[in-house]
Amino acid sequence: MATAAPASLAPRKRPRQARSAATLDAIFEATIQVLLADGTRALTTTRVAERAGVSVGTMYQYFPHKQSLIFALNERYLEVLAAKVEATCRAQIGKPVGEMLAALIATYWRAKTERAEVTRALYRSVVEMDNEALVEAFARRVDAATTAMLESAPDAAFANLPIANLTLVTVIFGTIRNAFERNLSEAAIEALQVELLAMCRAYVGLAQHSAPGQERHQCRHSRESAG
Amino acid sequence: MATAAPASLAPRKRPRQARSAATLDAIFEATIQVLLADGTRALTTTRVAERAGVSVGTMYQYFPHKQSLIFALNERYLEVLAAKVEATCRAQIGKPVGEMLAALIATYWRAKTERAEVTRALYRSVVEMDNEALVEAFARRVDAATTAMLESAPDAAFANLPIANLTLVTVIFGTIRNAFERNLSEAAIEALQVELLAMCRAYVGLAQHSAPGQERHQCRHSRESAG
DNA sequence: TCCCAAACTGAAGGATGCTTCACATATTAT
DNA sequence: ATAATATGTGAAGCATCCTTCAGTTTGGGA
Repeated sequence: MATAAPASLAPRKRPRQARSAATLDAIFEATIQVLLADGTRALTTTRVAERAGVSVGTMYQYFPHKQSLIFALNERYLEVLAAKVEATCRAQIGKPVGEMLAALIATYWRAKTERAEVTRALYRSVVEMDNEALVEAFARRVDAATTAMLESAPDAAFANLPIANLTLVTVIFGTIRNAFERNLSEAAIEALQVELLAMCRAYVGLAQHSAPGQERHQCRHSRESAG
Repeated sequence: MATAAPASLAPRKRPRQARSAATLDAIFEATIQVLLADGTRALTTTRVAERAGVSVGTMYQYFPHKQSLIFALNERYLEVLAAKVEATCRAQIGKPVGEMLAALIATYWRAKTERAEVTRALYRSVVEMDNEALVEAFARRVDAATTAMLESAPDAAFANLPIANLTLVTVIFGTIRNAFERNLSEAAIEALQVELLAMCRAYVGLAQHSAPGQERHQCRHSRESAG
């Protein structure tokens, strides 16, 4: 992400040899592992270092303190996520609005599903630092991308694009997050994804194929978007 | 909440004199205050006790450990929230589905707004313990209440009520949570609430008054629900 | 009034965690 | 081969924090 981290949170140095790049990856991965296995409370520098197979001192060569590590981890994750959303939106420019919505939902949903545990781990890690700026930057990127996409739709009339955009983004992201924080069955998750799309379609004025909760056909476009 | 806390998290004793009841309240309030003012990392037993005007020892007469305190706090909050949702649902039995949705959204939104800082504080506190069981119990209560409400609607045909219900609850709660975690302007929040209702209405097959993002009239029912 | 139980106190014990730094090892360039 | 730089080590210092408990104060019934 272009977001320069505030000085206090910035990493200490970047790897110059292949060796240290691997170390850094190991540290990030270990952080996620510890978070997953033992939760936030057990996320100690010692444990992370141990799991990464390095000494604590090594960690402190890259990060001035624990918060900095967590910050970098979240930054990394949001960067990837934002890039995915942007790619999807770019690919959907000029398409019918129904396809746009299907693609956006599919992309975000898949990103959360691919490594659902990682997503949860990161949500938990957030408490260890002030991520407001990070989230804000992410939101702005997504906002710009979806706005550009939606306003290119040939078949939709948005009386107030900024509001409609804010609504769609908030609903889609909020719903998906909520879905993953509850322990829903695979079937429920699947159904929810379909229904969410139906809801968004109805919102932008596309007629529904059937009554709410009805069996629906998975839109073929929903697998098209970029990864 | 009827949810008996697991033995390890249960409080140590209940107050018998008026004095100790006041102390307990002070402890809860102080916990929220500290959470708000200094964040999760500063939530120490010493600080809470200090803010509550009692000694640490007093806290430990009521709670076997810190987690137990946080647990009780969340339990309290979710109990109130669940009760509000249940009251609203009960009051809407037999009403048109559009009114139901408006009332549900209004109730939940207001509950989050009333003491928005408290809501945020509690979201942050969650990391300190395993709240899965608590959230699960809350979800089940809400689920039962909304299901009963929706199936009594005279003007809606739900092909699959459980799915439609899950969708509506997940979307509404997820959206509201998401809206409050971002720093949105007062105006944006207001607009979002209106749009969310429009979206839910569209989902259940009610025609929209206008195009997405259009200026809408606040439904008069949205202020009716129980508190 | 007297007494017992409830409520409260807060210094101290014990544990854990973050971070540093003097030193060791590995890699690259000359 | 040697110097210079990059990378890695881990015991120890320092700071907190959680929790206990022996003793004090308060409230209410007999």
